[in-house]
Amino acid sequence: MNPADGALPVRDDVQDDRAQAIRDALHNAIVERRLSPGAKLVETEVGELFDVSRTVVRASLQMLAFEGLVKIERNRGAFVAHPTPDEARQIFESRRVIEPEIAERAAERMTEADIRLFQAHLKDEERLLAERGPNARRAAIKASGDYHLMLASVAANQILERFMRELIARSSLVIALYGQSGASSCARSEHADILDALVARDGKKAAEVIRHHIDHIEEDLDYKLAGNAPLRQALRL
Amino acid sequence: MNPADGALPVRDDVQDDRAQAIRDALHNAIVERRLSPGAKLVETEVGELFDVSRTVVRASLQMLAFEGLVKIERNRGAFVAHPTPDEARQIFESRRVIEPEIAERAAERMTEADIRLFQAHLKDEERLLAERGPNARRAAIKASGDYHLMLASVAANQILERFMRELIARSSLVIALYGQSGASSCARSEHADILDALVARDGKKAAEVIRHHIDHIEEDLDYKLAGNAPLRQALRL
DNA sequence: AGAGATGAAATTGTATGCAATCCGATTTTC
DNA sequence: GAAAATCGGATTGCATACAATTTCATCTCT
Repeated sequence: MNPADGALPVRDDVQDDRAQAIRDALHNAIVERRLSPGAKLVETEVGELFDVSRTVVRASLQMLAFEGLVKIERNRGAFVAHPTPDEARQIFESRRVIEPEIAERAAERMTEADIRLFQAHLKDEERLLAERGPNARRAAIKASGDYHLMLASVAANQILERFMRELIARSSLVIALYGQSGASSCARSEHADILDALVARDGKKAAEVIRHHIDHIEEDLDYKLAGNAPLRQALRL
Repeated sequence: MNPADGALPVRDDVQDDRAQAIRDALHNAIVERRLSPGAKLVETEVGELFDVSRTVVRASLQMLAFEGLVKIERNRGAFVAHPTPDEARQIFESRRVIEPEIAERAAERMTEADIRLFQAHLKDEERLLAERGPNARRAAIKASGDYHLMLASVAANQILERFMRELIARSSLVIALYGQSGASSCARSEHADILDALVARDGKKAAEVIRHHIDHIEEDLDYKLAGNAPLRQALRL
């Protein structure tokens, strides 16, 4: 299993030590909303920050573009993705396809050790939600996503896990743009409900609960909020 | 919809004209089995072939690595992927998760025009299966995969469509490695059965048929065939 | 002869340079 | 005064140069 707190899980094997590291750092920054949708990522800036040449930065940005977290526009540069309402709908539709099945498989494979990890993680989530301040807020957002990734990791299918990693990260962007209540990612008790179903090894129930969970997250969105800044994007095209 | 025969569908938008082109060319070569699993892709060679510098080739190879069609080993280079039996199982499990749902959605959205495209495509598949010779064989393999991609394209979810594109391509690799009978990808009548269900707008049925179809494809595999060449790969590690 | 050491050729990883493109501000024109 | 044109700086796209690493063949020693 994937440590509940740790850095972003590595892709397949170690490939580009440094590019991977930068990718992970940017990935985290985006998921934790320290980088807002639409923000420009200048190659030289990132390069200086990590002390590597543009070549390496470029590789990282391309990776992020593949995950849909960054949009690269030719001759214009890389920007943190700014999902449209339509993309957002597709993201949640995809999650509704994949996550319930992941939950079913997780229910079959859940070990005692996994259960303890999930319980510990739930405690963390609770604690972070109780705290105040932007840092706790960020940590809570990340923890909420990580919960879903833990699920994927128990299901023991690395491909689906990677798909989920992409979908969760992009969901975070969508919520940042279109979430209304602060409570977006935080239907906390539902995470507990999911765990209950898993512990009971009731795959169908787990799938059902997760479907509702996804519904609830999406219900809290308002796609009419044009996202606080399609800025130049909107005016350009 | 995606033309039945055409080049690989573009990713999101036009990004790296040239890198994209090379990616597509290699992708097709792999899917059509003109490049075998394990084959090494030397950057300068590919570069000379397409008349671009290694920089561009590198970008293409990274894209392919993301799709799982190519494996990049640090300081050793890029190789056409050589899926293990375990990866193969994960690929088909993922397809069983995603494709039935895609079929259901496709059943809802299928237009008259789509139906005609599918019928035309089926005719093509039939014709190619009747022909002899390695080129017809290759075309048949590609056409079989394209059928599934057409389905994904009707379902109108670009994310799932991309996931499917990856899974189909990797399936082709798996079949090349572990397929026994030549008939692997060719349970032709099943493609027709799927279309029947779609035309009848019976989503559940379509999902069911496709599940069986995937089962049949996987049943024709023998993971004990260690794949005709883990070559250096096997001896190295 | 076979196991290991040695070195040259091939290949990849990364930095850098240059041309092309884009962006913003100022200037020009009506 | 507003629209258009112009220009300089900034930034990206791509090729290339160089260092690090691997690969493969030859040589050495037992």
